[in-house]
Amino acid sequence: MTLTRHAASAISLSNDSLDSIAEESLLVHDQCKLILNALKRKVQAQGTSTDVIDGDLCVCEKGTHAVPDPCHCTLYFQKEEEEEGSALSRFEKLAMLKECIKEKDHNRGAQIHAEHIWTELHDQGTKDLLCFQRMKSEGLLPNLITFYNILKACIASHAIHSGQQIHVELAEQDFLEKDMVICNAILYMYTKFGLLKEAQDVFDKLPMQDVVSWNTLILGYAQQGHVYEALISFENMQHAGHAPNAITFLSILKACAHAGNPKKGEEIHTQITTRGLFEGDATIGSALVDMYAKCGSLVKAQRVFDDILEKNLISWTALINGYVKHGYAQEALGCFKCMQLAGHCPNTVTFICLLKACGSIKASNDGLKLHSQIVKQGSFETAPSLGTALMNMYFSCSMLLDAQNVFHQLEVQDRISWNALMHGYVQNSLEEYAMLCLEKMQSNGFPPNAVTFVCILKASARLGTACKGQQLHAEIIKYELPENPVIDSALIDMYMNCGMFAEAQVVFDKVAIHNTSLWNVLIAGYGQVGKNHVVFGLLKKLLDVGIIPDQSLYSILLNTCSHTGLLDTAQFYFEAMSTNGVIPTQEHYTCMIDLYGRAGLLEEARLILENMPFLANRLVWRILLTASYKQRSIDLGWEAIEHAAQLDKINSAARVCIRNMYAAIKSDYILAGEIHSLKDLQ
DNA sequence: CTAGGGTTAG
Repeated sequence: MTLTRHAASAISLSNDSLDSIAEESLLVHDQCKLILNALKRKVQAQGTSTDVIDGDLCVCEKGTHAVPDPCHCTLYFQKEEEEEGSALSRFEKLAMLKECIKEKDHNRGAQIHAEHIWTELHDQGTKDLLCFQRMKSEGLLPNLITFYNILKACIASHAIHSGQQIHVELAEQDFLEKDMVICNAILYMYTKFGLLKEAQDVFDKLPMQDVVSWNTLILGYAQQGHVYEALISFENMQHAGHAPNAITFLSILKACAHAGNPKKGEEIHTQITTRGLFEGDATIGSALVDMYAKCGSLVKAQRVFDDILEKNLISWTALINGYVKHGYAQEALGCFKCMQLAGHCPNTVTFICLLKACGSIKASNDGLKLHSQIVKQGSFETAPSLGTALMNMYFSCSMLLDAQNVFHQLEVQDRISWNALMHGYVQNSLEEYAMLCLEKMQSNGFPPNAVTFVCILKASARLGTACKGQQLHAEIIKYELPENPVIDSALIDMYMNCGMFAEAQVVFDKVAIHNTSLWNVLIAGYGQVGKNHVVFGLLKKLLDVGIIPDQSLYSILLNTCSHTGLLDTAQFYFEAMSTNGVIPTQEHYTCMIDLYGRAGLLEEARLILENMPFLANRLVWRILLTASYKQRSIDLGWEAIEHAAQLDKINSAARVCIRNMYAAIKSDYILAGEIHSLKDLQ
């Protein structure tokens, strides 16, 4: 808004006054600067033209993601000299944009904008697009090839409206009856726009379906994560008498990867092998690696990977990503070393996966090395997402200054990078910084989105400032974001943390469909403050509506029991878990050990520890140590100390804690008249 | 004509 005020006055101003506007306004951010510079060029070139400047200002003012990004307004100016031969002039486009703004037609506005950007990127295609319009205006009939090229242009520029118009034209002229290629191109276009309902409709109405049509449809479903539809279409394809080919399998593997369950994927793998479609091929092989990796079957992923005859960068990245996603960061980094030895150079995607690995295990040295490699390779400029990945890595390693530096050096600070900055602050318990960040982001012209709100609500929940939280709630309503269970659960969490149970309940009640995590966050809130009767009441309701408790609900229940020492109840739920096929995690076991320990049942606690399928970590031994100390159980205490000390070669803070414990126990030893050698632990 | 790996949230 500030920009509009300043720039509005720029209409009749000269070059010098534009300079002074820029200097005068502290709030002129980078994008505004770009526009002011563009205005300056305009002034230099041909004096002021209110028409053009006015048009661009409208664009700036509405600079949300739906309507053209102000940053790109400059393109209109830059393109001016080069664009003489075009059918649609810059002025016409601006007039169209103005029209869109007046009509509040965001879609059309975005489309014109997209087409314009696409013009920048796909020169040949642009000429097609413009030729097409000129041809029509001159009464020439476009042929199939023209239509095909124009559809490609629409896809590249995400021009949904134009694409639909072409579809109508093609149908009217009976082209769809004549040519499968154009039919499949239309189908492909709808899947690329994410309009799967329309795609299915087009598919159903095709005069006939060939293998390409089926593949296109299946891929469309697979890419958007509609696993069920993809699998059904795969079945139907075969019922219709079409043999799946390699491309079909690539698509269906993608769907299986989305499903997260390797069972179906294994079946597909068998089919691929039977048909002789793999045999060391890198493309199918990489898709198989990706599927197994995403489903958590890392051993199988590695096995398929080993069978690929000529591994390429994509095969390596798929494997690395699998390790990273399932918490094997060290393996991922090892894999990267092998990849480089094999002579492959990482690209943006590989870097993003690796940075995530470094962040997850706080491997700051590896992270720094990657950063310099990125700079050396010059990959930074070509991919803004690398900047976000770097920020995340630094924030995860608590290297705030480095993270901030990356942010400030970004060429384009978009909403994603602002969100990443905010998330980093929340991650590092700098809630106030996150709040400031929100203000700055907004004053820089980026309205918050769902991710922003989830993040900032978390900060607000931690601060426990009810007033701020309610203000945020009002703002969320104001922005009319689409319904989002993640926001709802963040809101409930925030209200619960502020002790505003009624407000939390109101949010909960307003949601039409309650998913498991919404129930969980509500129940967890009551559990935290020890309102056990509410917790178990809600649990009953949840079971009544047919929700099946998941791992996190069980840990909420066990924690609730743990807070209030309800050992029997906890025991009941702990056993219920396995009966209901929910696998206990380390957290569940830890909770049980804590409960037994605090009840003074050291033998039972120890039994759980010995039988759990994990190696006991520091936390568990420390819990046991505390319990042993309280019970004055010297033998178990010793065992706990020794184990804890062994595990504590890295963290000095924990070591101090253990020493204190040891000192406490030691006095008991002396009292008991026992003398032990404690040298190892000193 | 359809093709393999990825950026911000619970």
